[in-house]
Amino acid sequence: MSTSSIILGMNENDLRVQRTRALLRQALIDLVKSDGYENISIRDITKKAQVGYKTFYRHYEGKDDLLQSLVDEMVDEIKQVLAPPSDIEAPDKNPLASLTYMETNADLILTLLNSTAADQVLDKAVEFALEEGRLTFKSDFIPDELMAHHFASSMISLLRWWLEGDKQVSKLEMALYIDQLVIRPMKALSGIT
Amino acid sequence: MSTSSIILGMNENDLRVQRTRALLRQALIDLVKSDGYENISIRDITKKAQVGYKTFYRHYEGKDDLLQSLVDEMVDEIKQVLAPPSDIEAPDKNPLASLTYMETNADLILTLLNSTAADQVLDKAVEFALEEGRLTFKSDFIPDELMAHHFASSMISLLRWWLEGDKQVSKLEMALYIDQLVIRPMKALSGIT
DNA sequence: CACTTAAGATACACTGTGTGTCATAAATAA
DNA sequence: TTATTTATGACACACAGTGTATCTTAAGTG
Repeated sequence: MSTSSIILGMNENDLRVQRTRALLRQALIDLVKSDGYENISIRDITKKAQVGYKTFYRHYEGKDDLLQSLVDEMVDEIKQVLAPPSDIEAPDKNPLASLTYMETNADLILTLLNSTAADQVLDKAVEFALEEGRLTFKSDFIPDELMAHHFASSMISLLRWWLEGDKQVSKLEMALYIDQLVIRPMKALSGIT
Repeated sequence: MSTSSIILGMNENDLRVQRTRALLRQALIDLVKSDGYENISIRDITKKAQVGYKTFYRHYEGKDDLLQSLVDEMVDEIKQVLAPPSDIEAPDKNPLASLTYMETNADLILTLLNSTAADQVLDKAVEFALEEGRLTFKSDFIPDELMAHHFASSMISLLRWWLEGDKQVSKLEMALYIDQLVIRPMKALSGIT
């Protein structure tokens, strides 16, 4: 499921390996929050992580690769939130439940959505929505792919707007807006009453 | 209206200045199409433009600044297309007319929407939609700002999806999809029959 | 405890940025 | 046209960051 292109040939179970990677990821998160992804150098990351410069390249191909591994990790985590066993809390059925998670992780979510990996996040979201039976919305006139794309990109766009707006809008209001602008219209197109 | 931060103190009317800037902009466009914005160096640009390296910095602060000046130029041009005197061809009234323009300029539009300036394009689009009396959609429950944001981001997102999809979908179909996914729902929210 | 191997330290070549300086060519203004 | 202004080109330079190579050391593994 994870597509991080970590350099092969290392014992993933070695404590030193796990520690180094954990330190590098945490350093990236901290630095991205404080300085922004674009303004960070690999030397900054290794310095913050207290790790040798060369060591970085023993694990990742470059800055983008490290970010990618982080994104994969988060996407997997978010999937767990959006598709719980009960399925009652899925974002198209109950936006509020999802928003609670997003709000508590606002920093990291925005970091992710504002980074160069944003496109990949959208792609993964579309892919996720298209998974077998997951797509609630189906229209006779509009291709499934477009339905999924519009749903995912609208949700992400509204989420960014909300999280960047300094929380002027409450979680409850936002859920209502999402329902009116996205969910209901798409339900209507799907013939769901 | 234009916010390009061109370095001051130069005679804008001097033919040499105009020629240099035109060459640099065209070089950026060409290189972005062939190699992608991220992979271009300033040396590449000046080489392509047949302009001295140092000369670049006499006009722009850096790569982003040059892109910005290009974006400003394009946004102004697109505004003319989207808001003609007749106003009958506005995208919320007749998506088809706008799509014709977008299709013929697909390369450049995609370049722009995939560049680092994409966020600013969205901001400008929202700002444009919010201009006095321009916003057709108004809801009693949803803030104007959010209506404009959702409209703009949805249009841009659908546009990207369309232009990146190798034209599998005809202009006519796309106009229909836009109408069903965005225009009609927002009209309904506005109480427009 | 012996062995393996990841990590640290350091040096290096390379690419790209941004600035300084000066002679020259080209545009402007008279 | 001619004289003057000034944008440009051609270097040269300091600097920052990348990615690799090599050797030693320290830590984790079995």
